[in-house]
Amino acid sequence: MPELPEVEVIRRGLSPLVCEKRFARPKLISPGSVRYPDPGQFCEKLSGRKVIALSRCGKYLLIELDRGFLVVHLRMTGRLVYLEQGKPPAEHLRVQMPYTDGSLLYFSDMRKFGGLWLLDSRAEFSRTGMHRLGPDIYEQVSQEQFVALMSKRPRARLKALLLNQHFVAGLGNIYVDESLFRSGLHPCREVGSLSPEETRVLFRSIRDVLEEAICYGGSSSRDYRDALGERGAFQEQFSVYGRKGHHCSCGAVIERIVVAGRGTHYCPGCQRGSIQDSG
DNA sequence: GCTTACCTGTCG
DNA sequence: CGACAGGTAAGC
Repeated sequence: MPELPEVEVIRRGLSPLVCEKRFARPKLISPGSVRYPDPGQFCEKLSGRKVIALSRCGKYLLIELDRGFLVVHLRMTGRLVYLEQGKPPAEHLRVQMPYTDGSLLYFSDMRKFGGLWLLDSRAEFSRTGMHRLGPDIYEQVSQEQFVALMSKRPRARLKALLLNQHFVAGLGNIYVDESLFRSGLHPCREVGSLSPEETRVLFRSIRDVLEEAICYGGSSSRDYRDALGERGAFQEQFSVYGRKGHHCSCGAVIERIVVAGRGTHYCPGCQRGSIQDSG
């Protein structure tokens, strides 16, 4: 589910609600959702820790504690929800993390792909795979750096490379499709076939799409909810994602193909230039 | 590269 | 019933 904008919206919403609070003893409803350390140590170590700050790296949310970090990845259907009082919905509830003041942070996840890690230090990020993450596309890459990074991977296909979190971190299926539409680039283009100007336009499109999506509170085409359980609204702004068979403003009909193993939506009128198109 | 696997649900 | 779903690692 969540890509960079959704995690950022959760971070911004949650930050003022939980900073300075202290965790009480958590309750693991599905112990498998805790990836590290083992369930006993997780509960023991999180108990009594105070929240210092929330940050984000790509699609990871980092909750900095007075000792260590609680790291969250929502994968497809994970949710991190804050409740001032009351009980969380029972369905798909995986981990309850109460604060000492009676409020509650909980992790729910229908498909159980998401997870939590409790790390002693930044040096432990190898536990999450985060140490191999590329730079955050929203915070850590300039236009010129992006052009330089792209020039090193001329043989890659555009969509596959942008989805690769080791290349740049934060983009997922929705925002890659929307960014490629805005830049007029076919998802199957070889990176090396882009002019420097096309690459700069792509970078601008990615930044604009992410910025707008954050302003709209993220995309809730299906499961996504923010930390207060609210839906985002950016799905109403989609140009191509999930719009197979609809007409683009250019008059052409949006197509769905499979690229890099993912459903890929594009406008054959606006997005030209792939090898496949040239015939 | 591509496919499979991890899970559970929705939609046609 | 099969296809598909916002992600990612692992195995040819």
